[in-house]
Amino acid sequence: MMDKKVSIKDIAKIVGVSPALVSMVLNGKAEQYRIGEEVAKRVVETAKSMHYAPNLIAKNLRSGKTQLVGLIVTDISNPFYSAIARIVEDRASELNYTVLISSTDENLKNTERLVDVLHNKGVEGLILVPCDGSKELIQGLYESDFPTVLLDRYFPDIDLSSSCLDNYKATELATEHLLGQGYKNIALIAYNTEMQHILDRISGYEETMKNAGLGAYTHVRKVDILNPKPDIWKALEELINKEHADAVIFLTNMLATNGLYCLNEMNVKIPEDIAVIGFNGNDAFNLFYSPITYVKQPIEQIAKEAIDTLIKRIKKSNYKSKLFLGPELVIQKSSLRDA
Amino acid sequence: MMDKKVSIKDIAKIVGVSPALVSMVLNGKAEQYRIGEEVAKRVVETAKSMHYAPNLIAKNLRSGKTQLVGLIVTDISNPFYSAIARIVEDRASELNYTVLISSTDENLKNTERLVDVLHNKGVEGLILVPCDGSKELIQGLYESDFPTVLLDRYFPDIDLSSSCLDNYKATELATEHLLGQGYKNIALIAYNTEMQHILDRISGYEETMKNAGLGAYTHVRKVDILNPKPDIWKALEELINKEHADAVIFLTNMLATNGLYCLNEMNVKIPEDIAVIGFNGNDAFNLFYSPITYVKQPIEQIAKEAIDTLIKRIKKSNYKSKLFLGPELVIQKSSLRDA
DNA sequence: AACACAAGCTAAATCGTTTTAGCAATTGTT
DNA sequence: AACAATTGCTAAAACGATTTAGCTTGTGTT
Repeated sequence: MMDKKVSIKDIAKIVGVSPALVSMVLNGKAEQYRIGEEVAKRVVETAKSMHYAPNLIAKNLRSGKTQLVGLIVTDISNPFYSAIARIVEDRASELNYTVLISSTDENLKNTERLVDVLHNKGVEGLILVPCDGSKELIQGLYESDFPTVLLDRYFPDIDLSSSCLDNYKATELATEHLLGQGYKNIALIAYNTEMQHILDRISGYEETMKNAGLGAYTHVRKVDILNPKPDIWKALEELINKEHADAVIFLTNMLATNGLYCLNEMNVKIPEDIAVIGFNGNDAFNLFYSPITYVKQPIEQIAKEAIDTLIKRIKKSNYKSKLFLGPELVIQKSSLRDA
Repeated sequence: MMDKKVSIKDIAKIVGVSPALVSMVLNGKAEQYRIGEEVAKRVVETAKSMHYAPNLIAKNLRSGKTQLVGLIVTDISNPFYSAIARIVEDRASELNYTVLISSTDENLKNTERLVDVLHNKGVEGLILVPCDGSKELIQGLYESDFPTVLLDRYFPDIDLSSSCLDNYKATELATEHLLGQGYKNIALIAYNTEMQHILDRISGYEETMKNAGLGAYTHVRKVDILNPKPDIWKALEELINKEHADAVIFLTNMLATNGLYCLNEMNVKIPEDIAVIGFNGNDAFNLFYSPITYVKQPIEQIAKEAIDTLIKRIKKSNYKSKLFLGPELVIQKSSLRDA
């Protein structure tokens, strides 16, 4: 099982043929190259008995193909991205590709470096969660025509394939649900960023509020992405005490989790004092004393479409696919009026 | 940035020297091979201006080294392992290695297949979380002398490097803490498995109980590893209603999380009705209405030692290191008598 | 009998590096 | 002046696979 040394030459020597013939047979091209049945059979058997396994490095060098793809996320230890990674990895494996995973920590320099590093390692394509400020880098990737699929986040004016949530719909769903429960003074906690998916989520909320004639009750607070807790604390305090908000939507899982820590420490009761909606369910939401309503992303679909799109693009240079997949609202006690 | 076509030959042609010379210079061996300073400088400059990046595939083929290592965990979407993966990945990157990650789902056949697949992809070593029943496979790995480091789990009679928690100490800490709080009828929820790390955790608890003269109050329940919830429910019901347990230790994060779901559904109050200790902290524990005391593993250290040990072993064939790293008890409300 | 053609194989180039052996020109030694 | 040693470079092999061109046989056709 563990030899790793037997090459095509060794087989050739033993069977008494040329390495070329062995290669042909082992690649199923015996007929095409009119190899005698007898000889072909002996080659196959010898290969098996010697536990031959092709040297993929050599294969790659010759073919120029590495069967490698890169997955660049912000942090693989973030459960959202590790769930994505798991699915991408499984699907890639089925398609005979290997995934190289890296984390950027939302940092542009890191992202640039990782794109270079992965490119250097010979990946044939990239699935990428672009960080704030990476537009030029992504534009460059687009112009270089390197197979790239954006995941979770996208740029509306860069014509690259992408696999994302329908972010507008997500907050629309959340806001409508809160309105339906009779909440009016609904606040939103967002990141302080130009990233389009966040802007879309904000729009979904703002438009829905406006359409309900509650434009005056719109409160959007933006907090620092790398160290959100202090900002969240301050925002919540103001929203609750000064603005008398009766509900709050957190735009990401990280924001919601930090928000719950704050609300607990502030001794604010959910949903009695304020209703809460989060993003991306997890055990913490479900086990909370008042289980948290959340927007559920179709993670499996997002991941699968990303890798499938990438592979199609690698194989067919003009393939493109821009997906905005539908969210679902998982309603729990944290957003119900008379729970 | 995105060219990928310029080779050592191209540089050689432009500078007007041989490819060999270019290789020597670019590998910092100019002095060693007595290359003229003038020429060397021109080579370096030309390489830079052409954005030369070495073809790693070719390099690997030539050197027989792939700079690849495998990381086989049970599930990369499990936060414990994704945290490990993040650290391994970062450290490996520093050491100029690339990590290939796979998930076994606690399944032996998968594990065997993945070991083969990764081996085939040319990894120079493996970090591996062995699943139940994998002893023969691991023994085979040991005998083949393939660089392997076991992570999180180990086999006492296989002389392989490993980086694990001090499991006995972990439950000893937990049990002593509960005893110190005056709890006597302490139960344990474990997996139904032969895996040594679980057996060690059970021993830590049993011995501590025995030493306290409470051998008679020892309750160990073993549940199915793949679908634990029904077993946990039944065990908890019995422990609480029939055995009048006043505390319960869950041996893993998955067990604790499932246990909390059960206790919530059963309307059992923590710690009033029963005290709880879990394994591996997370937001769900901290945000719980009564924050959960847990055994904290030194994840960073475990991961870092695993990859460092592997790389040392790859470079030095007789290197070996068996680590059992110290746990820490994070005490929260769920295990305090008079909270 | 002469030639075409198919069958069954091999030699050699190639992918991009690294490294060994060795060549030519210059300098140093006596 | 003859020879040795040093300097600065190149040619070629090697890693393990794939593929193209081409070489022998043998068979069939006329």
